[in-house]
Amino acid sequence: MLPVEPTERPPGSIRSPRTADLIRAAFAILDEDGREALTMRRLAEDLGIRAPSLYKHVADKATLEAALIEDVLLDIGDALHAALAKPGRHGVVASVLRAYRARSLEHPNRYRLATSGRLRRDLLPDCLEEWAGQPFFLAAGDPYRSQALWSFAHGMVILEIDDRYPEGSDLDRTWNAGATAFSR
Amino acid sequence: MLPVEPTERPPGSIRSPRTADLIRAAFAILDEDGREALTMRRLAEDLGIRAPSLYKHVADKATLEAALIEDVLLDIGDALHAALAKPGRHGVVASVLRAYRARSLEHPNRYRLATSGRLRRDLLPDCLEEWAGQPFFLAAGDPYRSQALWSFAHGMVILEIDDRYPEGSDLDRTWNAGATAFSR
DNA sequence: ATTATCTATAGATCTATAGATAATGC
DNA sequence: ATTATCTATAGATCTATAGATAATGC
Repeated sequence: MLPVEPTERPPGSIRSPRTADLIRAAFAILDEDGREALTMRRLAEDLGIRAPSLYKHVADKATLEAALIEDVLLDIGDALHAALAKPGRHGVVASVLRAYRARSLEHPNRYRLATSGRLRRDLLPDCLEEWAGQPFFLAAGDPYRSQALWSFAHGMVILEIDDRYPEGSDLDRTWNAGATAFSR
Repeated sequence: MLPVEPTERPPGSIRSPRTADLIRAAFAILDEDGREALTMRRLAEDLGIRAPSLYKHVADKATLEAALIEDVLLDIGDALHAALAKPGRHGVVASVLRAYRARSLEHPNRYRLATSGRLRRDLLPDCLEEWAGQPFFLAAGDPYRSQALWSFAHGMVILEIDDRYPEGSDLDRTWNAGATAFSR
């Protein structure tokens, strides 16, 4: 996610209906049982077919995962762009942060898949990351504050997903503290 | 890492010399080839013994990983406490951030192991996370700004390690933007 | 005696390819 | 004809336990 110059929303990849089925089933596994549970065998099983049959629809596992990541980034990007377009009374930074938090935590395992570890950029549409991260740039004003803001938001979300905050933390207030720091 | 009330540095766990060998070898694998490369088989191979022999020194793999994580958190905590004790002319927030960044990036794979995914707290010394994160609290002034600051720092480090920033990013400036936001 | 290591083995998984067969669309 | 699926199979890995043997320290 680099928010440098205005970018168009990349069109979603075109997929056959059957491939769309695979991706739906893969999201279901991911959402319920996490990234490690998403194996080609398990996916085939859930679809009621044999694992080798999957390879007629999808080149390999990395390609399948890239398709999932593409959908996740488009989804989060849409939420961020919407939040940017209609900020509430707390300002555009707070609005974008709120949208990021809400959309990311809606599907924690999708977020983790899309944002943790190395990314196979060669399997993703061009400019997808840039487009998705752009609202941070438009909210923060300059590229450095923008990256810092995004880093803060990512840190908050991933630490919450990974259950790293101590018990009894009041994360609403922590988000506000960050929004305040970056708002002035 | 919750920085609420003053905590003592937990003493490092006591280990037999042979167990210390295992841990050293495990760090070597981790540093060179990453988390997935750290298997009991590979560890045994590097030590010139058979895999089952490891289980006479270490209960299981989770316990071994917890020992590594313990060492990493103690190491980072030491760096942060030292930075807090002698801040430079840019203030205590900048000093703690600088130390966090430097120490974390020294061993990226150790950082990832210690901070990504779920944590087996039952295998870690009490208060270790609290103690390690305390400098953020002392630097930031209140618990919310403290957690926000830590989240920012973690986001910066993990995104850099995972190579998520766009090419040509000037991360020094991004760190400064964050330090400035949280310094006032 | 005690510690370290060994062999043998249980019990689970993975991804992916090759080539054959069944089902559907023109 | 074309698409979807199947069987058979290659080729790799994992963690961990049980019980036997070799090496070291008193």
